[in-house]
Amino acid sequence: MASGISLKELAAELKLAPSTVSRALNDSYEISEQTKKKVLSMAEKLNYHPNPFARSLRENKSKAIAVIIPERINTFFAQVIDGIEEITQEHGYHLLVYCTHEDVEKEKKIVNLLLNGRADAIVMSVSSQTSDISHLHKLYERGFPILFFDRICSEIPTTKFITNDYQVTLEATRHLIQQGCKRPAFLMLSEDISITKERHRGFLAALKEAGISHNPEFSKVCCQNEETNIEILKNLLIQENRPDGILASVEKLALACYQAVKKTDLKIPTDLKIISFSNMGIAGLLNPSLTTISQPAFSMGEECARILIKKLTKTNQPALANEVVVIPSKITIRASTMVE
Amino acid sequence: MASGISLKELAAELKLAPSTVSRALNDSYEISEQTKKKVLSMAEKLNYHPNPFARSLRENKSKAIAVIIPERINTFFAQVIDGIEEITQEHGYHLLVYCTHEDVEKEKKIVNLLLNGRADAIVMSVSSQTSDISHLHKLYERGFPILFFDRICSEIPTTKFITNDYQVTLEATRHLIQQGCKRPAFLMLSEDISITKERHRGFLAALKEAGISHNPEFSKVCCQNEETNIEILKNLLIQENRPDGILASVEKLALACYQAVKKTDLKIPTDLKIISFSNMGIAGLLNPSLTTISQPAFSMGEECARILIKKLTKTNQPALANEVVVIPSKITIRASTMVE
DNA sequence: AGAAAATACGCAAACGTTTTCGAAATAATA
DNA sequence: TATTATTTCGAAAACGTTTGCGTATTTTCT
Repeated sequence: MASGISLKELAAELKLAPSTVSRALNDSYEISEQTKKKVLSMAEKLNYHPNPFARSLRENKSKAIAVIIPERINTFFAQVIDGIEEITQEHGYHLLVYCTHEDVEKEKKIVNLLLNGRADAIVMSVSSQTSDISHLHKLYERGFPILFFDRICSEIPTTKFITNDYQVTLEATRHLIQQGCKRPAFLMLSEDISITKERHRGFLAALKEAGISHNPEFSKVCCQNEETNIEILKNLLIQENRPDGILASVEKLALACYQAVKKTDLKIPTDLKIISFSNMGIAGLLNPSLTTISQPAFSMGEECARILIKKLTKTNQPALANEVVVIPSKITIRASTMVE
Repeated sequence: MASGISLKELAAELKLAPSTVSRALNDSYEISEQTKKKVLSMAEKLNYHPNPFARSLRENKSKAIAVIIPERINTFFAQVIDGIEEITQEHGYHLLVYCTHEDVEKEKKIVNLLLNGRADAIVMSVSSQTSDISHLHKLYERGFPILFFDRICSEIPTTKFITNDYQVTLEATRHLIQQGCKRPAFLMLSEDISITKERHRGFLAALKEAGISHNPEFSKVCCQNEETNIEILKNLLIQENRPDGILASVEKLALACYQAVKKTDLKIPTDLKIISFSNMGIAGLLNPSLTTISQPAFSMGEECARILIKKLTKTNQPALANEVVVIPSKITIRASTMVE
């Protein structure tokens, strides 16, 4: 219905064989310039558009890349996708975007759906619930190109993009300590995922370095529910020996923390300093403005896409290298960690 | 490579004809329960996944829906897509997501790419630059299902989802006036697009109602560049007879306004009250917290999807009705419009 | 028991491409 | 001029489904 004329009809109109027309449109050397021109102009005139599915069926390529993210309402992931699209679009690739909402079961369903070849590759950031990775292993075993970013899956030998999680968290925690924090806390969504581990490691290293003994209660695992998190954090903050600094390993938890603080008598940064991983453009407009660790999300997306495109377009390309590409984050100091 | 066994091979394994296997998998009445079970279990065992392109080619359906938005880093659009995905996923549809970055030329390219049938329908919000709508007309003429939301294109007779732009802006402006604003200003990205016109109309109506004569200079058209907008707004705010209230028709401009105010001696809300269309979850955390007009984005996406699914799955469905569905917005009053 | 109807399955075409192979027609070479 | 290359194109198969039609087998009815 929506699709117009077919190659055969175009060929009939030109009194040529479909094979000739196909070759002409694909600029084959076997076709004379003269007929190429004829074909091109007639194709233009009749508004011919090749059927992508016939082509996909024949070529066994979809010209589509699947992107799987844990949440859509998040500046970081949106920027990464913008970066991916920037590069892939130039090469005629389409983006299938899926959101897991941090749900492993949903992630599995999506991955299984993609097993049929609807996409040529997957770029993903795993859900915070993902500990069983059998679905990802299945992909890998079939030789399906996967590429991870941010929330990577270390067990799958492929290319991964992360930021310098350990190092930048170390520096961020040092900053907290430098600003006078004696009892910093670390907020995370899950203990299992890779970046959490690295960031936590950096956090603990800074404490050790400063000779601060860490209260395990201050390494807080939060959940998906905003309200619950606010409650958890409020309870954390109203206890006797409460934390005086917060390092949120994900943006969502820093915001929950702001909300929790509003329910107490505490003041940021006087009573509590906060620093968080976040790519929000408006961190500077928060009350008080939020000190952030921001990843170069857009270029991370671009880099992912470049590697993928190379793998997909060049022939006889080896499997994606088992390497971790580190792109450093940037700490932007704002009011939430100031000494008053 | 990635795709596994084919229907033919599965049939050979079962010593059945491909047609029988196909019918068994599609639960046809022509096949006995016994063989159906055999086929199902063998398909499971051999990990058979039907090739989506062969199916698409045969059925002339892609099982994909294209979503085109002007920007990804925007809570509203992200929520709408979440809503769309929620419904479409249940019905086995995939989402192709494209971002125009408010660029008409990009919008045209994307639309033209979709002319080949890669998607069964388009759900879109037009770019703020879109005044020439020939590319959209072409889609409509071919009978391609299009559905607009928020930034609709009135000239195309199809289903559109918007909020009560006129009414809610009228009320929002009344609120500004009630809070003491004598010289409110209206901020927009473009004069051409539908929602801007409606919102501006509501704004002007409220002024007229209150007997306030409007300075045309206070209906400010901004651009895409953040820095430029901040400059424009700063200049607007430092002049002698500056506005004392702002209604931003899009979130982006409210944020630019906050940035601009930081470069002046003005204080919100004392010297300047601000209300804005926005779906940011953290409007309450801004400094000061921002009074917002928020659209029910998620359910708007869901509604879009429901109508689309109905059109796509039921046979002999008429074209999408030429109607405008209005889903009311909600005003949440916060500190930025308070009287001190 | 014989005819009619219902059940269960196979054959082959079709969807719109690309590509292998082969075959004319023209050009170059001996 | 006869032979060989080169250029330019066509016929047909293939990708993996679905489906119209035909047919063999079984069931039902008179």
